[in-house]
Amino acid sequence: MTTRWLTPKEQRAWRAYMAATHLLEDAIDRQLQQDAGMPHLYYGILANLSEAPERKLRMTDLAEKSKITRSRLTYAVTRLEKDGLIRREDCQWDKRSSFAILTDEGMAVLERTAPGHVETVRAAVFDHLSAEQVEQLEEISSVIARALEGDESTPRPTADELPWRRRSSPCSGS
Amino acid sequence: MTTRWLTPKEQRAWRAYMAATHLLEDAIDRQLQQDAGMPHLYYGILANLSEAPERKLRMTDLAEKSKITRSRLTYAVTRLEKDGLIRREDCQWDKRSSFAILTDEGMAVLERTAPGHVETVRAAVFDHLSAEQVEQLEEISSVIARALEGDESTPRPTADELPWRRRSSPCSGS
DNA sequence: TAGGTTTGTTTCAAACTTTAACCAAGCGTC
DNA sequence: GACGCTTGGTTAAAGTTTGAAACAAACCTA
Repeated sequence: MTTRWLTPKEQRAWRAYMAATHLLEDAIDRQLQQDAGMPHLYYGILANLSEAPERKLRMTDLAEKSKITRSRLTYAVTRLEKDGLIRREDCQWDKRSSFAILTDEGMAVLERTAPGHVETVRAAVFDHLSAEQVEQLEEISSVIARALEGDESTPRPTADELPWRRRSSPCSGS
Repeated sequence: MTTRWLTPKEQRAWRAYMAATHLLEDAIDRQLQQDAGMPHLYYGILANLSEAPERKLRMTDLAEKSKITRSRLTYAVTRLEKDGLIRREDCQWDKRSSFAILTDEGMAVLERTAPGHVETVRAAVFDHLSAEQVEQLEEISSVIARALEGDESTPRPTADELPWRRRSSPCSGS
């Protein structure tokens, strides 16, 4: 089959999208590095933990929520543990598992830095979008995410990395 | 001033957007690593070169086009040079400058892998969007990019890294 | 319940990014 | 024409990410 190249319109959209995501991620990383001493990804890990019951999640679940590989998470948690923002705890029920838990200090850092982060996102994105555009952005993003999550044609690192592999943790929750 | 938190709608949009960009970048990286043996960024560097007159660009200009730091580019070009896809050449007029030039082999790699790349982008994005949504995406992305490019409140690494610092190269072109 | 498989996590090496110097060449000026 | 500032590019060290093992616990199943 001959290649279905992008139309000029699609190309413009694609380039604009690439530029925007690139600049945005850079800006957020800079802001968080400055104010919280960590990159966006690490901030997201803390944020994910903060929303979990007991601020506590199995490594695998946390990796899934943060949409990163487990190995990357291991490194990140090790670092954040050194900083005192997270601590680990073994799982009683499943000896293979271990929890990552947001410490009080971690929560404090999050609370202290959240306003600045939100302000950055607002200034970069939502202050410039109409209500309709916010909805459009959600719709478009959801479609793309769904397409990628449900797609197995693109080979993933390992089978258990797949986002649609929804399993409740054997020993999560209180 | 009290923090202007995100509304639920904005939050949904933000999360969807983050998930989409993350999954998308991952998928593209995997596909290109598989088929072209390099990450998206490196592919982009080659692509930028391929569009330049004589497939040739000063390092600084290439960094600017690729929206990365010069140091990052130095590393990337060194790697791509090892692979034989790029070669360097000194600038006659300005002894400080050096060019990065896409070799024939580099061009061949690009031509061989472009269809697969486009197909990935299509399958992940444009196959699922209506014509209106493509326009919306471009509009939204452009707004965000413009906001970030014109914004100096977020401190950048160094002044000469700023995207709006448009200068024509002293010795570019033929 | 022994054997093989799956699951949860970590480890390791190689690749990549960042940050802060560093160096040399141009530029301005006194 | 020497001083200082800017520009183009690289380097070095520390930090991060990746991808492929390695490992141990849990789960089959015959």
